[in-house]
Amino acid sequence: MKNTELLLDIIENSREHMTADMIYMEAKKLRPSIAVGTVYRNLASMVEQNLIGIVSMPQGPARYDKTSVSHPHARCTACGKLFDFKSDDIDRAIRQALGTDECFYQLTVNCLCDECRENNK
Amino acid sequence: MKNTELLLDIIENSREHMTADMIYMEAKKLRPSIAVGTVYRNLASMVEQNLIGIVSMPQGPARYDKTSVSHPHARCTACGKLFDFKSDDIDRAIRQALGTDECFYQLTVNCLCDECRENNK
DNA sequence: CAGAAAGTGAGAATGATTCTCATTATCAAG
DNA sequence: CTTGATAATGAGAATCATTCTCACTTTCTG
Repeated sequence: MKNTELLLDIIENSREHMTADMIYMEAKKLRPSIAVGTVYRNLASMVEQNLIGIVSMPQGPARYDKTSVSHPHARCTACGKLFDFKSDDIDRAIRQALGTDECFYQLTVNCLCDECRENNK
Repeated sequence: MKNTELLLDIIENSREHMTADMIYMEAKKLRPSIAVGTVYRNLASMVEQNLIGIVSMPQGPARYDKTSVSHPHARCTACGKLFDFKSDDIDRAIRQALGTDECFYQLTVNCLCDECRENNK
């Protein structure tokens, strides 16, 4: 199994939006000799090929997404976790405003997640 | 004039979306003794106070925006420049999806800017 | 003025990511 | 199966943006 496949597998089978480092740690379990550089190199090329997506944020490292298809994310301002966020209205509005499907977008909404809202009370 | 005011002035009078470093360079012209740390410290607190906005992207440093009001940006995939991008439809869709104005969002659409599209032909 | 509190400059430290390069794996042709 | 060409890798150094530390200065408060 190639490194690319290994990494793709890890990303596709993950529940959360992993950072490069999390992916590296996971990969290391299965292939102890793998290097960080290799992870970044492969991730970058996979993003390039639209096999996966990348989401960057103000503080903290980038997160990798199992799909390269643009869709909104919600980021909890308290715990920093990233969630998928579905809205046909937003999708439609963006696609319409762009007039083309050739562009891709990154939308991150900052809110409190349910769990943190609960703890905040 | 305080440093905060100086920096705010630079940002408000700039045409483009400046990086911290660009702001620092500009500030240094007017106040040669100013340090990078001071620029970052003040920028961070201004963002905190919603005096300015910050836009982060995959490659490259964050950009600072003269308004803290959430609005879409378009980023040229060729030259990397950031442009304001107005769309009431998108604004409405996002605000509706959120159901509240308490959240803020960051939307960056990746496309070719007019100039680069021209050069690309 | 005195003492407390806040802000600053200089540069070290950190974190994320990219780069370099010698080594290793992969592949195609003889 | 060699051989040479090409691509991918591991290790770690290098880079870039940002944050932190801390001694020192400025500003505020009484």
